[in-house]
Amino acid sequence: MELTSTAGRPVTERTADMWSQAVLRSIGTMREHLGDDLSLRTLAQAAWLSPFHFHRVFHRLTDSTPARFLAAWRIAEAKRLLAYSDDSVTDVCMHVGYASLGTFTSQFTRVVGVPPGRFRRLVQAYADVPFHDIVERLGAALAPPEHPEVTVSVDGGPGDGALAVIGLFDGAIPQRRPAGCAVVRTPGTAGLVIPPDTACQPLAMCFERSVTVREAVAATDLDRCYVAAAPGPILLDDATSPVTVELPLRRRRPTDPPILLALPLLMAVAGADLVDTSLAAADC
DNA sequence: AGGTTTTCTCTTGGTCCAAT
DNA sequence: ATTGGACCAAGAGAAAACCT
Repeated sequence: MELTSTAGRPVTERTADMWSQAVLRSIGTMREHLGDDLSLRTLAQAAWLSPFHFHRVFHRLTDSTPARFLAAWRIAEAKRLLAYSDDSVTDVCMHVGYASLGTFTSQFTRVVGVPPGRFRRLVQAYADVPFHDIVERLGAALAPPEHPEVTVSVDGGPGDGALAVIGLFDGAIPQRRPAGCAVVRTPGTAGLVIPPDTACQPLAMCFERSVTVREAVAATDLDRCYVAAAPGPILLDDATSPVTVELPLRRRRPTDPPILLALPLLMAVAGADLVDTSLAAADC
């Protein structure tokens, strides 16, 4: 990705490197001090930039804003704690930096798809099942659209015919319910439909076959997780559809936002007592 | 008892534009 | 390349009621 200044001009290699270092420092601060007060000002100080400039640099490098990135990491860490520890939901809430259990629960439910307590029961029930199997069940449950508007081509990743989940999200962070989703065996293509007047950014994720459900939902192992993101949102134009999008899978990087949605798990176990059937019957 | 949902208020973040 | 002001939107926190 070529970085540009606020005036739209490409920045020098030295400036780009300085920005990368600054953003990596701030992300390190986020991950090490999730439970602390991490305002924009604090993170900017960690990056050695003014809050204003830090915000812009961060957005250019991560395609997300500092606040959203931090919120995503807090929820991601909460998922990890819920999956691996016996701490109460209240303890987990406090540990990841929320002072209000109400805010934590509503945020968690909004981006992950289920409340924290139900998420824990769900992960515990399927903890050691290969995540690949869950994705396979999801793929079998999804019928390809008759008239796809977007064709997504996925390649790369761990190879060996691994299954990738593709979602149409409202930004660069895979959270909240996607406007559409599909499962594809890599390398391969899938057709998707975009709801009217909706800007969707196609994102894909793929795990190595050895990854279990518990490891996948915690998503802390960068080496065994592959992701791909379209350069930006797709807005359908009647004159040019259908649109083709290439999604080359690569290993996750520290600057990538965490994967928050547990939708593959929720969808694939639809019908199980642990899953709210109205949620499991999501329209994707 | 612990967890979830809802509602309201206030703070902070995000964005645009202009200046240095 | 970097900074700052202004305005608006989104998010956080608190509290209470309800649920499991």
